Amino acid sequence: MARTARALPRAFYARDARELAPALLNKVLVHDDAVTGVAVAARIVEVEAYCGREDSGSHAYRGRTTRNATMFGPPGHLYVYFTYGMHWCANVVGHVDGDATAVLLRAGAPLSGVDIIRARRQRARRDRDLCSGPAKLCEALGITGGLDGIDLVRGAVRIVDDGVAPPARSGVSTRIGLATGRGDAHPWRFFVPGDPNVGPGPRRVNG
DNA sequence: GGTGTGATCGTA
DNA sequence: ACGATCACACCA
Repeated sequence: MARTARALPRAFYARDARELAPALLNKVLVHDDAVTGVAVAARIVEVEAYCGREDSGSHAYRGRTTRNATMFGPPGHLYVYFTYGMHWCANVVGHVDGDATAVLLRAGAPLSGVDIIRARRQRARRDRDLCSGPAKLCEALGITGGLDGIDLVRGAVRIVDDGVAPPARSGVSTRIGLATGRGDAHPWRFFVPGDPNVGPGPRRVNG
């Protein structure tokens, strides 16, 4: 990774999730793995905004629970949850303490520690599927529930800016995997247009 | 490219 | 009962 890479400051996260989400595109998610001692990293290429109590698609819609407590905390921390009985997914907590807005990290482009990523994602037949979904990204980077609540500004999992700007024009679509009427109509999915690591769903701005 | 289905279990 | 999912089978 470039020597100029620096962790995003707390203030970066303290804004509306619909603004934070596209700003996270092309930033780098890093996990300093304690076991291997290797920094495993992926460039963020697909995200979704979840808007707290106003958003029927959000885990925070019905208020604070044991599972979603991290979302109700301060910005710049990682909300990790377990779903479908087998998968972990990770979100960046945004806006101010208590608003419970968050950005789901949906896909990434493998950047470093790729040999470790391949070992963890042996079911991926093509490289473009190593991190092309929220649970795949977590599996690739070794992110599990033990990391729920970790501080992204200075923790073992962090998000850094290595100088690559977000796309001048982000791809936008409705969010993936929501039941009809559960916030599925909101255009709050953002992606790097044309990137092969973007998961199922629109990958280009024009069809 | 697309659709359909089983896996597997914590949460509400 | 239902998921902010994945991988595989199958069809096109």
